Amino acid sequence: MLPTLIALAEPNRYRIIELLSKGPRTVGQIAERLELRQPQASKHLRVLSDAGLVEVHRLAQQRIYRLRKEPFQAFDAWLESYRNLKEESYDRLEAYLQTVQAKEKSHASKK
Amino acid sequence: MLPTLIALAEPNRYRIIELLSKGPRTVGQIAERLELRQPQASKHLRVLSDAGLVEVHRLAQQRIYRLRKEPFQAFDAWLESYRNLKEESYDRLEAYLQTVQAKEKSHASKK
DNA sequence: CCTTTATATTCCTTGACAAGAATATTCCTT
DNA sequence: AAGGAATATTCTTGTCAAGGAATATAAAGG
Repeated sequence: MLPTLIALAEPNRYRIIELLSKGPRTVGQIAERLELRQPQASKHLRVLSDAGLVEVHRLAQQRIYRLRKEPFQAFDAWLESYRNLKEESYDRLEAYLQTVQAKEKSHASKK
Repeated sequence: MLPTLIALAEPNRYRIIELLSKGPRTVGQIAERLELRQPQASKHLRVLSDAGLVEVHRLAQQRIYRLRKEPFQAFDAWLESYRNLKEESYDRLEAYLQTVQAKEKSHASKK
């Protein structure tokens, strides 16, 4: 998940992903639409590709980029852990925190 | 969405979020569990707080941090745009790309 | 082949930001 | 009030990555 997040957490790459969500595009189209210089577009696309967020297809001299589904599915799965965040009131937390503390101690793993 | 991504896209902050998904923790607990120095823990927590990912509650000298739900709900909503990625076969893309190209031209906005 | 079109890569510079160390702040206890 | 515990802030330094400019590679057409 982290690698995906890191790849996404850059304004221009984020914009590229948004654009590609509307459908595949060539490098030239991406650069033009987002007003990026071609080399920067290519470089960002490489990062996205390395992170597995997009895939390429060659068509003559053009390279068609499009989103891959898997990373977004993984994202969705990752969100599961955050869908049931409890909103316990804070006055009960003191005791809870002590419990946590105790567990940590007993686990007492690393140095 | 970008600010959230940026806040998350750092290894230690990501770990903090994972830890907090199990329940609220004090700064000390977080630092100990993740083997971070206290100041770095505080600094990361500030970034997460500024991004709206966590909220704080004071209990004596302690600060209890916990996840906020909203950012994750927003995340979920954002994913909607990526849940129905079409897997059109590439041989039909050429024509499609030209269509896109044409639209861009007609929109012909900036400079 | 040579030229043009489309894209990728390399090198360089600069800015942002994370860690470390030291210090400040806050609040409890006695 | 003083000391100690928990957390926050400041300052400095080193690293990394994004952008710019130039160049390289790939493919098509004449």
